[in-house]
Amino acid sequence: MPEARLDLLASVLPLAKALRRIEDEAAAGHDLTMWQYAVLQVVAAGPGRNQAEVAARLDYSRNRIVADLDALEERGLLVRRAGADRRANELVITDDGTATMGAVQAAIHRAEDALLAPLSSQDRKALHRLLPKLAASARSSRPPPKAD
Amino acid sequence: MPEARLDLLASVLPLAKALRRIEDEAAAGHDLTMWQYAVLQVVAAGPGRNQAEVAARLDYSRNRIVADLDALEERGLLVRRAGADRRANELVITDDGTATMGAVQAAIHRAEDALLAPLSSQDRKALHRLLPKLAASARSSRPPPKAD
DNA sequence: TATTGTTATACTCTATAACTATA
DNA sequence: TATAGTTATAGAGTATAACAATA
Repeated sequence: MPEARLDLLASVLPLAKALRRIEDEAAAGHDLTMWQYAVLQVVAAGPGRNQAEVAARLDYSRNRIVADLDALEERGLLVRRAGADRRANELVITDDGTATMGAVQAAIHRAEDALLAPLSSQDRKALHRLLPKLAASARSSRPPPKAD
Repeated sequence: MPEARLDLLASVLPLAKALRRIEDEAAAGHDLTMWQYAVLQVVAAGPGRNQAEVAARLDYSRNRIVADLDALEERGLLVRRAGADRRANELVITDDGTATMGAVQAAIHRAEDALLAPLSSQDRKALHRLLPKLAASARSSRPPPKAD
């Protein structure tokens, strides 16, 4: 008989938990939460986006991002800039923010490398190629976001 | 310069969410929660285990499993059997439980196949081989479980 | 009328503690 | 003294609703 097939979630959930812990600890090392670090990343990659856009890119909520932005702005890691549309805030990362974000990311990548250490170099390359592909498929299967 | 390296969580989190939704919906189709289905799976794979052992295998909690077992037992999908150690309950799945579990699992595998459809057959095989490996590494990096 | 940012509220999930009965 | 099961409580995380300002 065929070998029992494992639900993918049985593998992906422990993996997601481990990666979540890696990001939590790396961010906490710089007095950030995982979400605050994620916001810094998105703003660094595309300066000038407004709060709703950043939240949407993270599959986060435009409500909860407010407090995170308050904290980041107070620490001088990014700024809310007034733009043409005076309802929206253009988000821009500061030099301090870029430096902090880079330090957290470096710590994350080191921990990820340790997690992938048991795999062969080929397998690691395959994962770094396949996971983003799968994520794209997962995102396209996502239900339409609700009102908020 | 080297291509920007994506945090693994940026790929794994959307994937985990999609898989979680797949399991939630498949289980709900048989009036189960995802955790109730997971419990059925573990009990089916190893009959006679007690509640704490099953919870530990799922990285679940021995507290929350109680209500799930109440529901499963009331529906006749498994039974709590008395064993030698009269503190512990030996868990055994029933025929009905096996059938229900199999139906949910079949639905999950169909939905997983749809999610993996954009990938080549080779890539799919690579994933089914690599993800369990990675999960093992993730589990071994897990912090020691606390009191409860 | 719709959208952005914001705040407040409610709900779900999870973590922690404590009790009992057995060992 | 420690463990299995159970229950109750508190907390974190998330979802939903409503509002003012602007388009």
